[in-house]
Amino acid sequence: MSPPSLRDTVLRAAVDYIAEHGPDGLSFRQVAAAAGVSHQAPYHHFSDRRGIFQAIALEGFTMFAAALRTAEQRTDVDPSTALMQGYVDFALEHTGHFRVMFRFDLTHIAEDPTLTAVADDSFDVLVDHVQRTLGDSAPVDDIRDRVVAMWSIAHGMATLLIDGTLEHKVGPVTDRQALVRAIAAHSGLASPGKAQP
Amino acid sequence: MSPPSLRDTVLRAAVDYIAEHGPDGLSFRQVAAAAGVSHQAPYHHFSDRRGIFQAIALEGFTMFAAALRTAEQRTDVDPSTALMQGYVDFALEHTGHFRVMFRFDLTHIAEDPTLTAVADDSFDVLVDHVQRTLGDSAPVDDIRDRVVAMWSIAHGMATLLIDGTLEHKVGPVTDRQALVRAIAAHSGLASPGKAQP
DNA sequence: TCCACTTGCTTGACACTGTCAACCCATTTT
DNA sequence: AAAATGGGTTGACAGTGTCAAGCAAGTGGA
Repeated sequence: MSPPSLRDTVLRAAVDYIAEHGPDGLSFRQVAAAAGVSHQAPYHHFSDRRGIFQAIALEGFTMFAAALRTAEQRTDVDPSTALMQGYVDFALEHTGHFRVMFRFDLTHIAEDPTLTAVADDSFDVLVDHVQRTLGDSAPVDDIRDRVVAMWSIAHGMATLLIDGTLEHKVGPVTDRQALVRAIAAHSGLASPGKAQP
Repeated sequence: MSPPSLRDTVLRAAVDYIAEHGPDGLSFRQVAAAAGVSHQAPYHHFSDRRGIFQAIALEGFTMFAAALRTAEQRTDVDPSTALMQGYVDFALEHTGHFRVMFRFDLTHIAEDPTLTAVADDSFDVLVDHVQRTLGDSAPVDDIRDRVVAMWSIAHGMATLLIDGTLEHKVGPVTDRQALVRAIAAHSGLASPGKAQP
């Protein structure tokens, strides 16, 4: 079993740092020092400081798509709720990745087609789900609206929870799953025609 | 009429910069240079680099609360929709402020009670609205859920729109108002009992 | 009138950052 | 054996935030 490569060491350290302190204070030289290596060594594995974020986003979106697909398969809640729960859970469980994934100013996603591809893949999980939920005959506008609604609510909750804003305002959230379920039910976004327990 | 103070000059320049490039690249020294003043001059008006963000957030939340209250008064749509439209509109029209307001890592909001106060004030607009919508006898959990739902959806749409993420995925948004209205209607968050035109 | 004090700004220095450049040394390829 | 490559090194550079000291103009009180 080979020792972790410097690339991995740096990546893990960066993700951990970001989860705790956010991406902005992350210092190339600091992660190098933390890995016990010269300040230029990481340049052999990342083109840039941005290269680190790029790699984290790539890893993040890959896990994200998988997490969403898994969540959708659950049977204890309706699939739409499960999907939104999966979205929010991922954000809270992989905060280090999530914080980077949607910060396009950090990643310059436009210049990296493979990153665009995995990001699109995540998005497709949602679109496919809505298409299946509403049926093939549904007008495209309805599909778009439901996609945007589900996405906005999941993304909004995720960001508000990560920053602690939501808890600061409405008090501690003891049962995240239940909260998402309630919001989904309340906003009429739970999959129609499938009763909840 | 007195010439704009250095404080104002710096603040305007910073807001404009942030609206276009985001808060992270903002350089204390650069805004000083842009104002034609030495690199230390702004320190007389802001304690820190963070002090600039703090001031922007304060200004932002003040305008935000006012904008939300105004939006709620509109009569051409139901108040809940109007409120969410107001939220999203503010984010798009005052991007420079909005980008800072919810970046608590930039502002260290906890240490500034007046900032906390104006932020709370904005939030109260939403809570009061929901309380009025659901009536005094509504269970607190229902109120909380509706608040979180409306807030998440508005905040999610705002952030996704600002970053261009949403348009990148679902195509250009020609009529923002209509989109928000559709999402509100679709997610069952339009104020009950008030027909839309 | 003189003097202490504040306000708004300046210059100078410091440690730290990202990045360019050159070099070094194993290992692999030819 | 020679050349190329992968993974690391040290050194330098401009740009950053911030501390420290100083300087000029205006203010209030004696």
